[in-house]
Amino acid sequence: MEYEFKQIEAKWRAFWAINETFKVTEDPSKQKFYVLDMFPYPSGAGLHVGHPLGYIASDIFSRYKKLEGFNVLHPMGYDSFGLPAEQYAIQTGQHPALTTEQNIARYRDQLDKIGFCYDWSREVRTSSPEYYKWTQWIFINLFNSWYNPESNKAEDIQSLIGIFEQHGSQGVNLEMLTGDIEKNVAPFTADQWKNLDQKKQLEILMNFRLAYLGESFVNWCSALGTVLANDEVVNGVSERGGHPVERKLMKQWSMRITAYAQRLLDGLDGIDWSESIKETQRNWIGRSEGASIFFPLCLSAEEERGTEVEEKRDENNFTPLNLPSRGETNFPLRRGIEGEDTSASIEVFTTRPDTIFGVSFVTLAPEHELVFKITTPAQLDAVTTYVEKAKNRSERERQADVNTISGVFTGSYVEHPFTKEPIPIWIGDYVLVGYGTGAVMAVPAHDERDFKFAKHFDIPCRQVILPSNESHDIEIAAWTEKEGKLMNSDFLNGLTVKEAISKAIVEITNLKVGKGRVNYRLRDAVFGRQRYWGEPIPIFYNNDSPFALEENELPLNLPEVDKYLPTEDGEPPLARAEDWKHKNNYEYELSTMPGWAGSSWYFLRYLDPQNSTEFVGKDKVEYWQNVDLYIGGSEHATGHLLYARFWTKFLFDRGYVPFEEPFKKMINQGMILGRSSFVYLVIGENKFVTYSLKDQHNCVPIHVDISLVDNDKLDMVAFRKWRPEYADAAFICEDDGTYTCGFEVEKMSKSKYNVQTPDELVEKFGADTLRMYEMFLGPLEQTKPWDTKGITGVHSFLKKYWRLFHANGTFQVSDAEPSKEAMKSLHKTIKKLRDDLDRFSFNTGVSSFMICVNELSDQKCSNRYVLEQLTILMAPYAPHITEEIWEKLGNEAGSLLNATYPTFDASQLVESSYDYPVSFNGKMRFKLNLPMDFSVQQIQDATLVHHDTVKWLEGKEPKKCIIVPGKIINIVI
RNA sequence: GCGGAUGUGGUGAAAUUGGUAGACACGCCAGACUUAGGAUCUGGUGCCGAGAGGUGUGCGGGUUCGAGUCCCUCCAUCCGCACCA
Repeated sequence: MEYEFKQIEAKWRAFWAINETFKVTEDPSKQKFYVLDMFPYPSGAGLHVGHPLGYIASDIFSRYKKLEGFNVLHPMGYDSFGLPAEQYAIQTGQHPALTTEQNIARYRDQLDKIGFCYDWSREVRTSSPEYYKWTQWIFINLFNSWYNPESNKAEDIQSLIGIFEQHGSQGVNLEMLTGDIEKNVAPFTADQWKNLDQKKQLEILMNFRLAYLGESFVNWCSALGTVLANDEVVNGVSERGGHPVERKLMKQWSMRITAYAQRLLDGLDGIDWSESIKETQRNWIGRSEGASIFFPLCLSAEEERGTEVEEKRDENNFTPLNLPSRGETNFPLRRGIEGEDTSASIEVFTTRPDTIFGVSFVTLAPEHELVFKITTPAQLDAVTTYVEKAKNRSERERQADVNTISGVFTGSYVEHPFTKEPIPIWIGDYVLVGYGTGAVMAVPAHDERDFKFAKHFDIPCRQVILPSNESHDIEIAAWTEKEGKLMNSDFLNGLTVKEAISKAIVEITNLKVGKGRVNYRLRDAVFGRQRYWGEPIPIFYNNDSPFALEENELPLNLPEVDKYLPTEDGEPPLARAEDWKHKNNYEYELSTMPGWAGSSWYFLRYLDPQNSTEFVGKDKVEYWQNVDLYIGGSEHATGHLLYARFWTKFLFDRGYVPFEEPFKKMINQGMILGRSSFVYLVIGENKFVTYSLKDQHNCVPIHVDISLVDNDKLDMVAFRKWRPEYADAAFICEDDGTYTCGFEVEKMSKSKYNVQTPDELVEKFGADTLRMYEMFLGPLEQTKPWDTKGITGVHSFLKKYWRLFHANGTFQVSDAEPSKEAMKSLHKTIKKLRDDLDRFSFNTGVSSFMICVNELSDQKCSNRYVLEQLTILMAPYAPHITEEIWEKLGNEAGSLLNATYPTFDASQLVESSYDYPVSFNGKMRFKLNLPMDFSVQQIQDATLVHHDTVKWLEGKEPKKCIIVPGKIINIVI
């Protein structure tokens, strides 16, 4: 009886679907286990063999856990909002909902063919109103929350209002408003607060909300017509489409993820993720310790400033914040300085406060808000030209050109807080507006960039550290090591760098010119997108103030529009919606949420997907908790994975979920690369030369569809039919008349004709073969090339397994006592598989099955017990064939996953003798079979008298004998 | 520049605590069978060598009775960050 995989797989697919075999419910009597895959964005291209790699691994693990008696949650859904569907809609006019629906159907069909044990009754789609209702609900919660630095968690905005009403802006203690995440707020008393009108109050509250509308420099991509978050910009261009991106000052919805910077960093220590992802997140958060120091502006500079300068400032639109100058009464309270007037000063962040006496200039970023407030008339033209140039340079140009030193003097000075010396203020684009305060205190003697800048503009260097390396020449290069003794530094003289840093912070704080501070590279995440196909932001405007919708007004449905393009006035597509107004005719917010909104919490919705009154039921989340195993790509390190952690921490703070981290363990599957095939076209002719002769001709390699190539041999007839221009192609072949193709390993893509879809392989070999082969390819985490050739080996293995049950064409197994050697093969495999699965080594598991089946075939084993146990072991890898065998063995149809995973019995592997490898000086020379119960002395005696030992000793005396019983014998000569 | 990962036959890889390097497959070679199938089965296959044997896990050193595995130096490839003050 043949292994009819097509018929078997179709039968079980139907059975599982009809009987809802994989549906799970909460069961307090069982321990839960939550296995999650990163849900796909349903693109028009469908799945290729690389996509299901992680899904197969998680499916194997889910089935393994089920067999071990766990109640396993293993859901799947679609991240169905996103740019490609919208771009397609713009081109074709088709509604993105429609194409998304079609793509999902295709994905589902492809996924079903592979035999996953997903509980499809829990499917979620981020673009369905039932789902995004709750994404909007979470947004409103973020909008109605602030981060209390005192309690170190998110709280309802009402608690902040309460504080303002009782204590004013100073809060219950002086640290209240200095969480370093708010914008500057003018101080006010409790009485002043109460007398402010609502609009003003709301404006102030906006500086504290976790989802807020704020003005900041954002990544504007004009090609996509939208702003992008930092993680969506790669090397200065958009991640999607590779379009240029520029810095632009805009009013945007943002997420105050910076409030969680420290907790996001600390949380990494408690989760079992790959070191590389954790490092990437640590890098991205970019914590650095140092000090914030204020350099007061010299009065003379301010006095010189004329109206001309003010005009330039306005023209350039570089002063977004209403910054006051000295003399105005309502100046902002700059963070960190208690009650001091620090408004007319430049704040810098430095990690080296020890070098404070080495400061010889201060540099501002070209976009710094003070630039046009401090520039002297004499320098105005130069500064304007420089700032204009910097402004018009794209991020990419700026990044590509980091070695060119450029800058300009403003004409103004700040005062050194200790020496009171005037220090010139420069502008340089090596200072980034988005990091720290956008201003640095330049210490050329001890910082490389400052050194280069100073040398270029001939600014003096002032050495304040004696290098520990005496050969270092401070004239040639900056001494940047944190080693050496302080000099030329007043009260810091003689201290080590480490001591000086602490001491400097103490003195800076005493003098009230600054304080110790931790700075993060992490920026708040821009949340609004000027696009159509996303969740509408549930906000309306009354008197220009944004208000959140009430929960009972959700979902705010995505309205229909005539075109998916911006309006003529440059407003987002949602402005095209007719009669789309909140009650009282209030305008809705017109931007939509970014792609990562829906995916930041989808793992919670699976727990309770149909709940219409809560985003997830309390009892459900109490039972299922967070994800035990998450499998997905590492490309989401600074996007999805960071945002999901952020939202989870927020939901935890607000008491909605009982855990702070969404994903306890994560494995990142490696990319599967394609294996492209090439033919070699002789230039100027319609003639192709085979691989081995290509160097004898002037030819170019051309990608050829891999379906026309088998084992690197080209099907020349099919090739001629492939494209009309090749119909008359000629070939220069190998001696045997075949045409050999060259190959290269590259990413799979349509344009390279190297895409392998799972569908065709399921068709040819069956899903069980595909599943096992994808695992057999190598370690899950590793990047590896796809090579279809090897799949036949796995397919033969399954046939061989099938044959164990089918002697002489019929199904038959023996009920006799199993042989000792069969039991040995079985238990060896049980041990190996358990060990392999527990360390997620899926590839070695497949090899173990092959070894076991090879051995049992050699033994002509047809024992029911042994084969049934083997069948359970193989069930996670090859669910269809094992389910079929399970039924044939007389078990209830479809009950395989209710079986008990075999347990290892060490006594089955006990041997009476062992083949010792005998080594001389560590080199194995021969083997010697000795009883297991021999003592070390007996082993040594038996070894030394052996004739092979005598031969290898060549008459010399052994110096030493290392004997590890049951392992090895090593004779040292 | 900083950080992370990887490096083993013609190919994918295995070797889990330092203990027989190359399991298991693909490919290749030789053979058996024949309903000529992408079937099944047998044997061989790291490299050099006729053989005995030598040699071999990116390079070079070290620790050890013994190193793919531990330590140091260097090289290569991939990934992330990158004028981060």
